[in-house]
Amino acid sequence: MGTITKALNLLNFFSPSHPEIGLTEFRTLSGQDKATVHRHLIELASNGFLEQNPVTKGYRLGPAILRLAAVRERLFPARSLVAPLVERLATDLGELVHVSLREGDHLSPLCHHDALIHGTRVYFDEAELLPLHATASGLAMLAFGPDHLMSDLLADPLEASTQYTITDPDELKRTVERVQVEGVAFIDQGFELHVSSFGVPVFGDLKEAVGTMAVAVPTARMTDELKRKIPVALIEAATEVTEELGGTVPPHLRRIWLNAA
Amino acid sequence: MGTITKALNLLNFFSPSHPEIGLTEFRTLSGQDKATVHRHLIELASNGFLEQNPVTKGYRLGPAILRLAAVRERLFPARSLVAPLVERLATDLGELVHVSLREGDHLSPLCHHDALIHGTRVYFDEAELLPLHATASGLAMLAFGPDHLMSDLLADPLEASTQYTITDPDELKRTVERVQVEGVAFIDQGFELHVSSFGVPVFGDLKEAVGTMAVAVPTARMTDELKRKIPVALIEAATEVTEELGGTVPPHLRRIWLNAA
DNA sequence: CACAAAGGGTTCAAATAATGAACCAGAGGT
DNA sequence: ACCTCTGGTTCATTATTTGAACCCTTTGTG
Repeated sequence: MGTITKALNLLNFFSPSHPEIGLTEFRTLSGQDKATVHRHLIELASNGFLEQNPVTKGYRLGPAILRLAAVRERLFPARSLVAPLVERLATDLGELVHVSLREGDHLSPLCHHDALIHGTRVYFDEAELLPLHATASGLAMLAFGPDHLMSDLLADPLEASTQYTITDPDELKRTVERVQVEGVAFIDQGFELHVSSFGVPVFGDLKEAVGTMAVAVPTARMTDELKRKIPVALIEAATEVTEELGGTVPPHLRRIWLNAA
Repeated sequence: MGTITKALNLLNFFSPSHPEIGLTEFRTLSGQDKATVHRHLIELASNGFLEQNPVTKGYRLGPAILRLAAVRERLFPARSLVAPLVERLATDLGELVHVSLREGDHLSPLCHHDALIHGTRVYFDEAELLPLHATASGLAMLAFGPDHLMSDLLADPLEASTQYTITDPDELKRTVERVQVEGVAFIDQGFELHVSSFGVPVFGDLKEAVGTMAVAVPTARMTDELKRKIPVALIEAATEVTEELGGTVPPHLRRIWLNAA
């Protein structure tokens, strides 16, 4: 692992529930030497990717990230285009909807919305990267994203997030093949206990899926009616998202989706 | 300069007018060896900070930046809080207003708004870092930000953006001292020709200024009336911005501002 | 009040990882 | 068929990163 990766990984430890991190905590989180972490933090901070709270000495994400995000949004305004569609679908279904983009061999949440009309709801952390083999989004990406994802993923043993996570390579392959045929992925409690979800791919200017759209529902609330409604609604919404991103749904998937609707 | 800084600097070459950059172009922009640049690009991409267009082979900013920006906004929602205030002031004055945050020894635009009611207008690039000695924002930051900024800045010769840029250290010191007394910075064509601007500091949870708010006006349109109106309006708006950021204006500056209004 | 504990930060020899000149490969262009 | 411009790779050399040990300050405690 190169120096750059080590440093950038430090940024991944931040999350809404973990906004400020101190040197010692970084050391335990990253497992690297204190001096190493410190120099990385200093360098990230001097580039504006972090800033230090002079009172607590803790580090938090810096303004450079906002600046770059503004540039990225300007030339590829995914978030602002997609957010309204996510919100509408979440309101229609009354459940949590999220769109994520592929980031290497994970999925990175782009935006999400929860209707908040129920007492129980799915917790969704926008800072957390989603694994490909444990989430419905991930299966959709494996099924319709770049081919190398599956082989890269199987290079290491599959990590179990819950007791229901698919960890057998052959089972994963079979599941992904079924997703390719059905056009929609479904996973029951593969990533979080008591959460079931549907996922479909969304496409950018390439042939392969660039991201996914998914609905996550507390398993207790997943009725047969929802199981019928969600895939149909997802397919429709994902088609719109794909259009907003300036992409096209591949013809063979479009046929599958038409039959499903 | 460490490896991390070299890699992160590559990200700074992106701008709305320059959304995708190839290997060779990166080489000339950064002045580093092709192999070095390439390895850095690969590593940035594998962390999601860049993504490669498989058709053109060019690189563009990646989804990781959006994810981190979402986290940062969640716990320090500067942009979403400040944007409405910027928009209101821009509409009131009919001129371009921007808020920037300090990023090392530069200012990083956070958000801006232009009333767009005039034929001529100031061009403002959100991707461009603002120098401290050439902009009104920068003077405000030098005057009310951390003390070390001035000495760090004077370590190297001052670069001239235009023929009017202050490049003499003593003149800069005198100018900044005047800003500290008056509470508002003014610069005439110091950064861009035919653009004059006023700047004031905004404060976060620290004693020192964390950013600035500024109004930029085409010099030809800078009437005496505007020169009276802008500082008063800026002071009022910057006070609000400071409150939104959870900060407080230092007492001595508050007194100066009260007299000015 | 002394003292321990814990967090942030620094040092410098040792070792690892970054570097860059040279090289390869493919896509246009002439 | 040849040139050239692009992206990408190799490997010995070199310089940068590394980490155990150390220092400083704050905080809590007998």
